Amino acid sequence: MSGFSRYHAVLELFTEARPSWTVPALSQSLGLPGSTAYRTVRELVKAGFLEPSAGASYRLGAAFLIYDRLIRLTDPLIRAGYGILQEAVRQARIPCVGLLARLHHETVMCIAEDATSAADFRSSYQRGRLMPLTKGATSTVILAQLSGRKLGKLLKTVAEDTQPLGTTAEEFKDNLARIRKNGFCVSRGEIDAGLVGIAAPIVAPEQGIIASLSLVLAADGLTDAIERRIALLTVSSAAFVSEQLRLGNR
Amino acid sequence: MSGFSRYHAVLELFTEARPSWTVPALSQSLGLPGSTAYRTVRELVKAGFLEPSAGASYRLGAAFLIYDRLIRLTDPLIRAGYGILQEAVRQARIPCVGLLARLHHETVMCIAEDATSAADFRSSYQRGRLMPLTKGATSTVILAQLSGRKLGKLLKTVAEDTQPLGTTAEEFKDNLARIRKNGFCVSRGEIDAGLVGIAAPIVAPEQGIIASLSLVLAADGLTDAIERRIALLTVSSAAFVSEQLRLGNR
DNA sequence: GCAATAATCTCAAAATATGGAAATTATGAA
DNA sequence: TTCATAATTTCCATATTTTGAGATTATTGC
Repeated sequence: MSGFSRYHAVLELFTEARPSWTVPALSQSLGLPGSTAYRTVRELVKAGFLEPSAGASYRLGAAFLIYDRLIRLTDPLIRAGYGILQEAVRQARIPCVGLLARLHHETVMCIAEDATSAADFRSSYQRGRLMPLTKGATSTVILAQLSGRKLGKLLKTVAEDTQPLGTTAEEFKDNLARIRKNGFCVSRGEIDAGLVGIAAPIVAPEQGIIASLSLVLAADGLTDAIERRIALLTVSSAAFVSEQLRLGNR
Repeated sequence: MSGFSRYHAVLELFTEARPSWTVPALSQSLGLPGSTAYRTVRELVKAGFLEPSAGASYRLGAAFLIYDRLIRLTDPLIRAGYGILQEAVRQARIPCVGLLARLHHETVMCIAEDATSAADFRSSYQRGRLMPLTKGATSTVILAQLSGRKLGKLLKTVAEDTQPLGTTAEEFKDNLARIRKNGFCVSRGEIDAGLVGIAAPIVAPEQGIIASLSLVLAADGLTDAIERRIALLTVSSAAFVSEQLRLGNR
């Protein structure tokens, strides 16, 4: 273990289940000698990635809040899309959750969320949570935007078995082509039982952005008419975000 | 430059003014040879701290969103305090902004914010923004909780000139002692002109948490009666957060 | 397909990290 | 405050790792 991997390995120890570590515990867990562990932690503390907490334990540091804020302030998609997302959630006129998700390198990640105060359900997704690449309207509609080259490369890095979109490569590509033609995608209970996701693509090639705007609704009581209306709202909102991204680029 | 500092130096280039860098630009800016710069960036990309963006440029990566979410989910203060903060903002019954701030190692940082929808002003502070150590009720009330030892150490690392709390060390300590006795602190326009901050301390020694809950109001139209009411609300909300922290600790 | 640019690879020299043990500093209870 | 205990840093000879210039290979846009 050397280079950045040492530091990364230390940071990766901090999880939801164990958000606080002492240096001896960490050193044992990684098989590092004490002096090396202390040195590594000291460097991470100095940079704000870790910070001393109660007792002799350490937690993830303020640097993550600072960088997260920086991303919120500078990410073109968040800047262009968050207001429009909130507006869409309001215009839905039924309890719903809105999501902005994005192809980040090789994963789809939720980067913004909003909900009507009346929504008594939550999508599994929150800002900062990775989404499966081949499940749910939010991700699927993103996959459908990829050119053959990129799609192939992306799917190669992912487990092949999780593909509700088709058993053969042909069927898979046909399904994605149909979704691209439709301009939106609906998924029912693929991620959360009892919830329906309706997603439309956001694309700004000059900025390397491939993303989606989705509205998540309770399946219960959802009529075809409402679904159609929400699909239109999703598509037009997503298109508006794409448009704003292009304008902002000038 | 060696150890973590190389990686940190690369990450520090990414700012609000320049959130996107190419490897040649970055390599020139840091005076690194190309091969070293590419290697460093590659490692950061692999760990998710940077990611390729449009063209041949790189941006801050998804890792920051992931770690930020982890902090939101696990930080005892955010878990215990965010709901109470929202409640306090609602109970204020006048337009206001609520903040939760915390002594992070050697800085005070805003870690959560909420505002009434009617608030037509914003505090300068947002989650992830550092606050000056000796200005504003939010920070001052935190300083007032520190024991002599820690306070001295903390102030040694900070520029000495920014102390509206007193010219001599004696006066300074007296002021902090008075604030601690009062149980809250009010500042007028110290941070944002035309705004008044009212802050109360949150303390949970067993968890190493020294923090504050503040409500920020427009100075215009603020009567003594309202101010007194909001101070009581702030103090009781902060006390409740402290209580919840102690309970959660068991 | 081709040209231009981005990214990776190679390898010997040299700086830097490593880790065991000793010294120092912080912490918390009396 | 003062002391006992634990946490953290320092030391330093050794060896592993990084370093960087140039050559080579991918990518990308036209």
